[in-house]
Amino acid sequence: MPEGHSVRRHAREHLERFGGWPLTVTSPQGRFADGAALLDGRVLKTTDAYGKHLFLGFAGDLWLHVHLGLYGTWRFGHAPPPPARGALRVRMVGNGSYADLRGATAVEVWTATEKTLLEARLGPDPLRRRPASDRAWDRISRSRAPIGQLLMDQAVVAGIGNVYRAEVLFRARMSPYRPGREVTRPEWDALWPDIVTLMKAGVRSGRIVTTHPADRPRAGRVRSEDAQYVYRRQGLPCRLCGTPVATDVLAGRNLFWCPSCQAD
DNA sequence: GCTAAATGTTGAT
DNA sequence: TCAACCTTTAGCT
Repeated sequence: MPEGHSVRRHAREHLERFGGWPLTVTSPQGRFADGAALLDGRVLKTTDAYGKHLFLGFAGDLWLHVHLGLYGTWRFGHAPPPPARGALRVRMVGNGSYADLRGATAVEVWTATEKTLLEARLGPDPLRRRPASDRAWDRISRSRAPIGQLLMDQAVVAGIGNVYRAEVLFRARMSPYRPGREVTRPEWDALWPDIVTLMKAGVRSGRIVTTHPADRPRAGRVRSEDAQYVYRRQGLPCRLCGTPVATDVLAGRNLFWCPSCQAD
């Protein structure tokens, strides 16, 4: 769920359902009681997404900052909401809709200044209007760290997660172990637009589909098991060359790649 | 119906 | 390096 494309969808959905309306904000679980009291009754003015961070802008220059982490989920529906149960961190109700937030890593009320500070320490977000991709290139081209680690670093590129990391490198036929400084400028000039294209497609469809139609075993609607080249396909034959997909742990996360197509 | 693993990050050790 | 967060889903029975 929560790579950058999902967060962008969440921002849009909040704006569509709640934009311009006062919201009832509660924390049935209690862990966000103070923040909920601060926001309760305020009008949602705008929403924003930066990398994997979601911002809901309320009247009075208060921003609800949410990072879902690994487990966090939003659930939307028509009001009235069902009875609250379990660890329901935040419930917002207004304009005939509700939104429930569970399991998030970060939920806090921020000022515009705090929001700006966070954005300053994130790398360019491929989904924003004019991402400064050269800032990412500067970091990558000067680093000895493997490209598979750099792409996951939110200070290098904001919004890429484990699925896009694996898939983007496969599509570039680039080894995840290649040091950043050994990535050439032409390679980067092809890699970045591919990241943008794939993530924008993810925003549109709500899922991560990276395979070309010709590389899928069947035509028609894309099945989940056909949607990716290497992510979680360890041991299965590479869709292009048949070599078993390899797995390892890099940057603390499971990595998947084809040792033949992505030899170096 | 159960179990294991997961798209992520922070903070303690 | 590891635990915590504590939901959802895939895969198996």
